[in-house]
Amino acid sequence: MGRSGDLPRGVDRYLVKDGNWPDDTGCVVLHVDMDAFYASVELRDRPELRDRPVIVAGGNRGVVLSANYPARRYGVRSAMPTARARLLCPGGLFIPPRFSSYREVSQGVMAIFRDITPLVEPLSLDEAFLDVGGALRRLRRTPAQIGQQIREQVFAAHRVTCSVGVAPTKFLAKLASGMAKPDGMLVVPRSEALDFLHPLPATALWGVGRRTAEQLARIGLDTVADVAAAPLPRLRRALGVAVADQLHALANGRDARAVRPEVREKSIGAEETFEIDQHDRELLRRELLRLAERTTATLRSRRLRGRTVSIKVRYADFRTITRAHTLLVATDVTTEVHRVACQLLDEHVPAGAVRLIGVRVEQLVDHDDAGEQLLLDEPEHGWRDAERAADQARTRFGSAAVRPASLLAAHDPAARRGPSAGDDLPAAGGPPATTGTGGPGRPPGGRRR
DNA sequence: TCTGGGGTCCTATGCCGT
DNA sequence: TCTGACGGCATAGGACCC
Repeated sequence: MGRSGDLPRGVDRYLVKDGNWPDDTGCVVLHVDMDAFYASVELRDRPELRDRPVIVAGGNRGVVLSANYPARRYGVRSAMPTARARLLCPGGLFIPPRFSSYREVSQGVMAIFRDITPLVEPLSLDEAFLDVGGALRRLRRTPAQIGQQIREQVFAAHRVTCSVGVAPTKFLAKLASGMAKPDGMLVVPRSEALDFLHPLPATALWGVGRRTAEQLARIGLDTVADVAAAPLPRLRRALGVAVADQLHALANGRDARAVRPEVREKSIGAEETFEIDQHDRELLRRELLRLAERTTATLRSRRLRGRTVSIKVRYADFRTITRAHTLLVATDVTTEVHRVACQLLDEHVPAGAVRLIGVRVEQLVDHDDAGEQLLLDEPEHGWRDAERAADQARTRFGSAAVRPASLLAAHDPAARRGPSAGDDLPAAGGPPATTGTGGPGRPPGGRRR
């Protein structure tokens, strides 16, 4: 979203300036967004770099995760390929991400929010919605005053700035915080929601990316006002019912979504892009083990299990396929997830140069609700107990403390080595049958387009 | 320009049981 | 017994978000 430097016309009257702001009555939703978060955390620890362009980015084939404002002046943006950022800003300082630091700061910031209201819905490490409706009387403050208080407390405690949107709905609050950046606050009065919204480009609507914007432009809809005024049947024909209905509602200022403090994950996974495209199936299977290990460790730490195991393969030409298989019983066991992942790879993924591979577990259930179906689940117990012990060891001694044997000689994802006995492990501990709910005669991934 | 890694949601389609 | 309609589930892929 835009910054205060290039705000849409007329919007600056909603910005908080010199301690003044528009009427914030009923604007109980706050969206707090950290400014250039990863880069800000890096600069906090190295303040001498503050005026230099600083870019937090992944490896050679990665993208920009965060860029400070001096770097943005060169046209560097997040999600831009690192290679392009280097061309645009050859003098920039490129730093690999340190997620543990960002997570630590994030936890501190979220704790500040939760001191103000229990209704905090984190969206990612660097942003959250707050519903301050219940806190107004207790704190004897208006929503905008609470927003100011948050900005001051976050900076005092963590030396990073954030921007705040104050509005009657989530969507408006999120738009507002984006326009308040950097280090600002913007209030959208309840009575002026449509005045604020309608002049904006249609891409300001939540859910309108490049493709949808193209579709909208094709039927002559360029602004939020255009979408709001469009006949719903026409919109539905162009975009499908669900998307059309949502955009139409948002464009007309309707957004009934509440701030939900506890949103349960629907899937958990891990994926990795190789430095060099890989053909070697043995190596791919080993990588699947590493990813299955990461995925199930997360599942176990959150006391979840999942029934559907899916793998994702992206070829060198960026064509991406996914293949999935549903188990009879939900699992959080590495060897089981790895066995299914390998089966999917072997039986449903054509050979080729592979750029990225991933593992994901879906249809999650709580550990306690997973149903200990003794007969089917029994063979897993040995593995699960061993993996829990390994989780504990990793918690105490670090992630490298305990590794599957087949990964010991293969820390580098692009490393090559001969076949390993470790790759046969999964079959030993898996459940007796691998039939999905689709039935025996129905191979997973049977459907192709 | 050459595209990460973590996710969510929606749609189309095939299969199965009724 | 065969067949078609239909709903529900599983799967694959696309678009989107941060």
